[in-house]
Amino acid sequence: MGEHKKMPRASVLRMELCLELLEQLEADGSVYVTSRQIGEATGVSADKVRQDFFHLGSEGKPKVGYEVAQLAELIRSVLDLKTAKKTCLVGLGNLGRALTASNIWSRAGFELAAIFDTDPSLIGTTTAGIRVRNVTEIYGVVKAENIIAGVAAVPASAAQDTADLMVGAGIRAIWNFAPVKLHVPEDVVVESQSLAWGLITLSYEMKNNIKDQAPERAK
Amino acid sequence: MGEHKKMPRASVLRMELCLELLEQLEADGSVYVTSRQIGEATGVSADKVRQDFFHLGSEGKPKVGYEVAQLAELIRSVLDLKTAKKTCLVGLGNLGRALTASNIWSRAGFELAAIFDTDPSLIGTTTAGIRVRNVTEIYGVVKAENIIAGVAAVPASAAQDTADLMVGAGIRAIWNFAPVKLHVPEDVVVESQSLAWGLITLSYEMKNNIKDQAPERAK
DNA sequence: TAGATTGTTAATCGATTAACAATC
DNA sequence: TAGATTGTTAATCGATTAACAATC
Repeated sequence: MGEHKKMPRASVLRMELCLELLEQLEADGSVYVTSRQIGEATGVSADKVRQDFFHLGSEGKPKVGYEVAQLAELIRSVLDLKTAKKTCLVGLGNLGRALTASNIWSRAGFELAAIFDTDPSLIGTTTAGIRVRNVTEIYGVVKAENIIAGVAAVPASAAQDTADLMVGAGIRAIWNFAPVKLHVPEDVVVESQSLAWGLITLSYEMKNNIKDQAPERAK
Repeated sequence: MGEHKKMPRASVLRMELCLELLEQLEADGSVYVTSRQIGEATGVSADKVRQDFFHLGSEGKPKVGYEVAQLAELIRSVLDLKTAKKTCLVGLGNLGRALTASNIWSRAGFELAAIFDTDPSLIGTTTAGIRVRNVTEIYGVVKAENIIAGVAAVPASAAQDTADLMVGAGIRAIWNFAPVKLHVPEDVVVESQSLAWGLITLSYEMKNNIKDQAPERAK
């Protein structure tokens, strides 16, 4: 048992994959799982799985493995998924609409509490049970509703302005989908995840994959 | 000048941010840009920028910087964005629809050539000028149209089956949005990018941000 | 020339991998 | 006990940071 200080970013990603698996196992009624089984299912070496759990403060039993429900709970706790976090979305384009319809929010403890846009034809309409407001109202709404996180699903050209509005309103965490670096005060957290990045990465990998065939030999 | 062998994953991400900036500068009519300017705009140290360009085989001029258009072209070439890549989408849910409406495809050299789903009410309809087909037709269509890449925008429970269908049809690269590890032959490239991951990462960062205030001192 | 910026090597840092003693 | 699996330390690897000579 060790108390974790700060997980590497890559480790957080692995924890998400792992949690997804654990929830499946929970649903299937499994009670224990070993690091090797987790590794095989998530495409990670068993060594790394144990190393990750070590940082988390693991609770496995030699020869038996980890208790599925307990481990899932530990991960949820470390990732802070159970703390309620009120959130607003700015930008109800195609991506924004997909996000509002998604079921990812509650699983991570987020609650979508407000939606903003600048398009007059959208303002006043209702999406996912939430009335779309003019982005100029963001300050008042964020304060009144105690919103602490914001999603920026706007074009790259509008991303920094949107971030400034959010920060001005007191938002402490921004999930940004524009492929730009946002400049914010250092006490504001930004998580950027542009869709284009995945596609471009795929392009690069496709080009390099052919060469990897001969030289590299997977064990 | 050095010939690059294989860029680290993080470097690919930086190159995308950089390319986005360079295209803005191109539009603004800038001719040269320095590593320091790029660093400031993309939130990366100038040292790292130069190190990245070194791996790419840079072509900057001391005291002047890098030629914007030339550098942009180099990055597009290294990321292979100019090679045409025919692509199919499986899963026309909210995310799938957002992807079809997106403008990211052509910029990275991808062409969306086919859409598949299993929902009878969707099959036969048209989205983004493409007729939605039953996923059972994937083999024939991929062969006939010479499709080499596939996007899996399906629920986690269907992701592996979808990947198997794609691989069976001869697809060599998969952009996966389900939060699961796909098991594919080693000559098939998978790029996974679940939306939930970003949100969960944000949750973790929010929790840890408060503690980081005092101890860490940004320069 | 003096100054600024690049190209490239070296040093540092952190993450991954390997190893193995402890445990059930 | 023997065997399997964990917890934890050590070794390796790769990426980041720092430094600085070369260049315009």
